[in-house]
Amino acid sequence: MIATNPRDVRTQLGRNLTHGMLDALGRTIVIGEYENRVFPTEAELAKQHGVSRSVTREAVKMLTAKGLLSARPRQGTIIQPSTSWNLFDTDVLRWLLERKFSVELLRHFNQLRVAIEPEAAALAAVNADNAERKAISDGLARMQAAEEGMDNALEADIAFHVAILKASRNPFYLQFQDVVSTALRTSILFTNRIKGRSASVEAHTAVRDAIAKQNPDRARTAMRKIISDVLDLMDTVQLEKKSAGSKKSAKK
Amino acid sequence: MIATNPRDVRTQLGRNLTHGMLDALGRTIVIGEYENRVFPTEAELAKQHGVSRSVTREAVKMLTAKGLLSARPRQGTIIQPSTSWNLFDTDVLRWLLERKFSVELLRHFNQLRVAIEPEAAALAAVNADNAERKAISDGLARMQAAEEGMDNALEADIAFHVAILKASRNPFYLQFQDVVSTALRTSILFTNRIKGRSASVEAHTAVRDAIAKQNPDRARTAMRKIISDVLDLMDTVQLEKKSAGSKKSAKK
DNA sequence: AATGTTCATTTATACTATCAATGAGATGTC
DNA sequence: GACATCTCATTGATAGTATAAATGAACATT
Repeated sequence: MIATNPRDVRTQLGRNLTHGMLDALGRTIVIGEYENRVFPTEAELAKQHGVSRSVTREAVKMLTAKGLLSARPRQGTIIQPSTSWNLFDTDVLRWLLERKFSVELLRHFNQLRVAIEPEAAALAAVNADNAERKAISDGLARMQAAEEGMDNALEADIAFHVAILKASRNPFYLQFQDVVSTALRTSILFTNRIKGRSASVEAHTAVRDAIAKQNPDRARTAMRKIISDVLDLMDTVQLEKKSAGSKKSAKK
Repeated sequence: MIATNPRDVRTQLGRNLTHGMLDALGRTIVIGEYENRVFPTEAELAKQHGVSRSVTREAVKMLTAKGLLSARPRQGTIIQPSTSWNLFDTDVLRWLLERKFSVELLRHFNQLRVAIEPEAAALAAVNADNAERKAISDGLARMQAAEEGMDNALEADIAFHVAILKASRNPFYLQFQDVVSTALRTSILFTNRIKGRSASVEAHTAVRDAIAKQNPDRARTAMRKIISDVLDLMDTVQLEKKSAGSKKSAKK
């Protein structure tokens, strides 16, 4: 069924067979391809993908490292419940998005952002040095330039938010760069169609200014506003869909 | 120097040689053992640990999956900058804590908690079902029991906070169970020595009640208070240490 | 009947030997 | 000195074989 030959695996994604197989397997697992089917044994996997068992073993080991699989003699290799997947792993995140687009997932993304980024902004207000403040201002400048078509709005937005994460000077916050980037990239598929121009340059300016003035509380609330607006927008759209155009959804 | 024989690796940690080596290597990398030394080649690693090259390769692949290593032909295996380590990986987290105890790390932990947990509480207030609310209440009850020596205060505390993460019904928040647990376990080494009894059962009760009444805003602020109190405590202690007992540190 | 015990079987685990591909650095050539 | 070429250490990949661990069934024991 899923028969693949080595050349496919090689070209698909990855500098070598193992990475190619990692990607292929990871994707099919996350998609749920094996949901009601037993996961193959090492030997079968190797045969299916046309690679040696060592390559297979290494790919499987990488997937267990990311929490997707576990292997035990006699029992075979089995898929772990999705609760034990490491969702902050770049690969897992990518696979998650490659399956059908899900508003639910996007909402979860933003529910996370609304926790992380306001606090990151507050930390940045306290901890940022001049270079980091400049990086934030540069991001903002790019957003303004994008308003007049001089720059890419999405990339500018990402640059701004990532700069703040970096300025927080907390290694854990740095880890969210991927999540935030992908969340923004995905949001645009959904958000901009509705709101025409995401804009909200003023809101971003408020964050920058608060950080410049080293005011953590103002930075936090300003950032919170940006993201909770997105969340509210998602909720209203969701409601509209539910009431199927018959009744107007109340609540602003 | 680091010469190990297979039997050590086996017994150290892990159901098999690969996992044993994963743990041994991971630990030494995170400790910084190779900071100013070139990382050995596959062949050398295998010889040093007294295992075959395949085992070594699998361990290395797992470490690359966690972001600690990268390997390229001719160049060899090299340690990635710590910024690309996956800090939310259980193993990485454990290795991080096994090296010398660091107040800095503990502060970073709690700076993360102060972002996550209040928002998790708010989500729980909206999303929790009866079973989840009961789990939260049970955690609180255990904390009260612990007050009178009828239960383990630390485990009760962890149960309470984890129950809230679960009740948030957001898969990303679930991922923080490990972080929160280890943060609490580590905190106690530092916090309880100072404050006698951590207690603050009332503060936890406030969170529980807000969630029971499905009031997200109150839940958020109540939870925020719990954690920011810990952070404040850490800051004052830090200040006291700096002023070396000469001047009293002001500020409550 | 309930409870250990042995044993066969399946599957991951581990080792060895061997060859291919790669690419950084040394070497040579113009 | 710039550019091509060679070298070879190192990862990448395969094949074959042997071992160890987990499971369940058959069997023996109480």
